Amino acid sequence: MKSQEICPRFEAAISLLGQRWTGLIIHQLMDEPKRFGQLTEEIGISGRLLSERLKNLEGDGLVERTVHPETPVRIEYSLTEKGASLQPVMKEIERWSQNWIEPAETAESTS
Amino acid sequence: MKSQEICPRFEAAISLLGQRWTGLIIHQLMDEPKRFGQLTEEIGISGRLLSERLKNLEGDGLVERTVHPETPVRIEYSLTEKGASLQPVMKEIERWSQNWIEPAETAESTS
DNA sequence: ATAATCAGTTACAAATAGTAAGTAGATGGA
DNA sequence: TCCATCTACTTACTATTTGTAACTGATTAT
Repeated sequence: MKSQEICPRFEAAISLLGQRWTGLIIHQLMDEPKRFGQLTEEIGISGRLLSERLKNLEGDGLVERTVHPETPVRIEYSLTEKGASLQPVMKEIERWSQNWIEPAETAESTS
Repeated sequence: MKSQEICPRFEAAISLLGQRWTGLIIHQLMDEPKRFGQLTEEIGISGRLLSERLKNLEGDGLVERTVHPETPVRIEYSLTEKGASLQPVMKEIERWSQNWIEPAETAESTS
């Protein structure tokens, strides 16, 4: 008997969000464009990985990179329409976490 | 100036879902309890990782393990209330993937 | 005895992530 | 002119996580 197949689109979406940092990056870009340094500080990700993730997200059409040729150079990352359309997903994760994550399950409570 | 902090509960939720396989496992358990072998087949995960993930999910209170002492032994994994409450999140991911993932972005289109 | 079934576990190789130092391009000061 | 500064990355290296495939243990049918 054939086993229940998983919808390939859902799988693709999960393989985006189910990768470390990706969800947080999208979440941090939800409200406003941000700069590279800003993202590393807020998220606590290394430059190496942030750079890699942003390239992937750009490649997937979720994030847009804008160069402002000021001095020193300013580069802003923002969500495309496709990226911004993840807002309901983010909102549901937020809602769930408010209802079901106890303070004790939190990273900072580990310290 | 202090940078925008990320809500620790949201971070905890994302560190659950933002781990490989976890989202898929929860998704596959959404409709009905399933057995170990069934999950490996449907998801395409190895026994080593499935075992590890299920232990974590049990530890986080999302999944419940039930032993049926038949022969051969049958063990069922099901979602707890906490796990099942992720349904709206899953539904939103599904919705998003239907609207925004093109067939070309799909894993099977790579073959 | 032997084999079969299920639910894992083990040992090891391959891929990915984390860390810290370094590079590049533009400008401004000594 | 030379050095320092500011961002936005890269590079080299180590540590952790993942993937693969073979193996174990308990139970029962042949």
